[in-house]
Amino acid sequence: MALSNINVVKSTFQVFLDKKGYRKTHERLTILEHIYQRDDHFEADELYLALKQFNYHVSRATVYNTLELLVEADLVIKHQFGNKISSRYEKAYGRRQHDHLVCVDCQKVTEFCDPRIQNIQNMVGDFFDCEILHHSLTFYSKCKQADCSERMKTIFDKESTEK
Amino acid sequence: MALSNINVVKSTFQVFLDKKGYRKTHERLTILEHIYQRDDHFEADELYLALKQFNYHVSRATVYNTLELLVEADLVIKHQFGNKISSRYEKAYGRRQHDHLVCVDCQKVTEFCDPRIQNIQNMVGDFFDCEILHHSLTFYSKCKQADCSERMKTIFDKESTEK
DNA sequence: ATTATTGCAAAACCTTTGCAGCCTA
DNA sequence: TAGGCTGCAAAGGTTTTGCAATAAT
Repeated sequence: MALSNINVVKSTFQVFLDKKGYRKTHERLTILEHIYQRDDHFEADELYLALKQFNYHVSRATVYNTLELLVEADLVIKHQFGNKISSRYEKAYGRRQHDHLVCVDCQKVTEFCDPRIQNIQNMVGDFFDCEILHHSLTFYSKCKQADCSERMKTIFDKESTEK
Repeated sequence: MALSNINVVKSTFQVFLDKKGYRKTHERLTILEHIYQRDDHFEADELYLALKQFNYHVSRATVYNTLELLVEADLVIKHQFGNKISSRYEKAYGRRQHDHLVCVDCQKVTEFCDPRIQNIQNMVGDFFDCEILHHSLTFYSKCKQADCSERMKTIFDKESTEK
């Protein structure tokens, strides 16, 4: 992501905070900056730990609070990819609409685009006479990576019980 | 649902249990019967409480365990409709493929069918050279019902703070 | 100076697990 | 009779909340 984008995003967030009467704290801006440096679909706790590794300590409460604000500001998208997978987040600004393919074993997330989903969304909204705010489309498959972690884990489990 | 369907479903489950070497307990069969008498998208705890109302006491552990078995047997589908909504379940046998429209306020679930989703699924599977096992498509909207519970709640909250 | 925000830990929430006793096979 | 299954309660993981201290306005 270009540096200029980070600045646009930061000022967007500041304007949002102003408009809502929320305060511009270091924690909030730093968390936003960090999120826009990553390119994955991360969990709240992963973000908390990553910040700690950068020697920037914030509490979990602040991480969760800030993520909620960023979702409200449309700068971050929150996903629920499955029953046993905790919530995932990704940056939203400057990214085109896309959906996700998730491996049921290792939970690897792949993005794809298909404009037909928008058509379906419009038709369903018309049919039920309601305005659809957003959608969630996820395909679940077994991924073919050699290092699919669940496959590794299965092998490991077998070995460890073969004592 | 026709009575004959219930019998088909019960024997399907029994065959499944046999094949897996699991036991046919009263609890499991009774839970299955109850699920096929409902037509909604229910939570595990709602099921637990409904059974209690019918004077059939089972523990939550058994409810969760049985739901998992029924999902494994393809007799029940498990959904995760949003971050703050706990898992929902619905019967699967004898039902055509469909997806869901969920109200972001009252969480009312409406079903819809669109064959184009299957086309998208096939194309994405081909593109990434993987077999897609299943999908989840959910549209989120504000429902227009007069009794949308969240709308009621908002009104109530206003009243209760206007003391 | 005010009061929103933070950090911490405790609580809440849904779901899973451990174990003694029960019931299916 | 053997051991899978149940009920109960306790533990688990993720997210939220209460409160005193801190910092933004």
